[in-house]
Amino acid sequence: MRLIEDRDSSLNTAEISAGSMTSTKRRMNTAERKRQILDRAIQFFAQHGMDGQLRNLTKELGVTHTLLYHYFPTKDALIQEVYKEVFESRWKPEWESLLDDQSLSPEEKFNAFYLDYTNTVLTYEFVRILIFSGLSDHSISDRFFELLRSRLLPRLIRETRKYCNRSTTSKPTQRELEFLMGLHGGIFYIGMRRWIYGQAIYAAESPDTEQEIIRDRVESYLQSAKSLFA
Amino acid sequence: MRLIEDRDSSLNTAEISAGSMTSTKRRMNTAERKRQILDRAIQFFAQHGMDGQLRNLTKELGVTHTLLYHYFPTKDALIQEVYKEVFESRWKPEWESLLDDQSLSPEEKFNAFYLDYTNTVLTYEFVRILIFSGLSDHSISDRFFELLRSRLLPRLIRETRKYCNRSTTSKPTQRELEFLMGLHGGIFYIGMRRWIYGQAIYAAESPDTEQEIIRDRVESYLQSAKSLFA
DNA sequence: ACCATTATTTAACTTTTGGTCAATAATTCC
DNA sequence: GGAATTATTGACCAAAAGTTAAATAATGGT
Repeated sequence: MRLIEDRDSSLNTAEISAGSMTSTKRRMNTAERKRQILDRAIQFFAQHGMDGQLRNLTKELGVTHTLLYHYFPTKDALIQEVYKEVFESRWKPEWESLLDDQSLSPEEKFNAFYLDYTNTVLTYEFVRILIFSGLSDHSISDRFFELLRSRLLPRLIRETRKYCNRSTTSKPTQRELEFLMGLHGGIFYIGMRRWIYGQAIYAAESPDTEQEIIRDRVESYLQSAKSLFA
Repeated sequence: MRLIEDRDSSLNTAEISAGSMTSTKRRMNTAERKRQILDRAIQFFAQHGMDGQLRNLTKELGVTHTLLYHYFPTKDALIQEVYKEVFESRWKPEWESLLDDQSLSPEEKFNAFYLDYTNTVLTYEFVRILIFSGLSDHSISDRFFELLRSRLLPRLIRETRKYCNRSTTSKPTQRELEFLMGLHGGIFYIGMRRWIYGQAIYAAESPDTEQEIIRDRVESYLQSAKSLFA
């Protein structure tokens, strides 16, 4: 009953494109195929978790699962590359320069940063894979938080202090950091609701609803920082 | 090599209590054992996810994995009971009466509510199982959010408006709700950091650090609501 | 003390799943 | 056009993991 592997979807993506595309090639070159597998793996593992079965992953690609072993020595090796791809390739160094930009006000920086952060980090793949990895092994999600902790939080605290006309020399206090984490966590929670709990927050609405929401929260954060840390 | 199931831990918990306790019973009555299994299952699945193996779960109990089938028809049935136990039995109706209490100010209510909410909901088992279930199947976590949405959010919005001296008759706007979700998500994020990412936020510190953090955020939320929705 | 009950184990079955390896077929090079 | 290369597959393995059924042994009632 299961002796023969079903490979029904062998001619799904290609075949149709009669003349224009690269088309109908049954055999891809190494780099191209590896890229294709990795991309699909990110999507696949984000959906099913790292316990997802290789046979199901390759079925989506129209190949047998054994082909994976031609490109990755083991399932875990593939997963490690997925982690690397998702966590490291999405970090934008521009965030740091944005927050260091002398020509912008703290408020402008916060808004610009969190708007972009939301769009690049709070994606389906990122949020879910971050959480999947956190649930099973801190060591992976730690790498991301380390970036956050060392590159972003100090700058955000500094801008907060500038907004409050306070000295930016001393080390951030725990209370300041926790107050900032309130803002940060509240924004991350948007991604949680959307990609973990499947809630359709302001989906069909105007696209700048999100911008309004973030503006509200940023303004609230900065305004309150002023009175809390006076 | 693995033909014989290792049952080394057969005499771990009992045996020592020589005379005083119920002690050394190898055979438990149905209700007691079922309760014991369920409790352990909650802890176990919270740690390993619903993919955790029954053989490992029962090993912790010092029984063979087949004993489970004497109490639960299938693994999924056990998991369903775990869900029910965690999500439904932890909901406190007192929250609603607290928020309806006429003798408390909005600020007092917010603080009291979120402090208690944090302690009862933001536990290891709850946070992880909620997220495990959300990652695999929305229908389960939906049940919890439905409680939140219908029982708590309207009351919290009402108290927010009272704090701002606004009319509490009209339906909450999306903007109001989203601003509240900023506070709520920021607080839930405390549990995320602690139980998903394994961060030791103010662990060894004074126990009222958490209280201070929540107070800061609640005050910030209410204060800002005043100026945002004026 | 004996019998009926039932909690618990033993052994076995089945499906799932990561992984191996030799065979096949498409591509490239000369 | 043929040989060498290599992308891809098919058959298979072994261990993991849910499930079942019969055997065993502790318990409770009379």
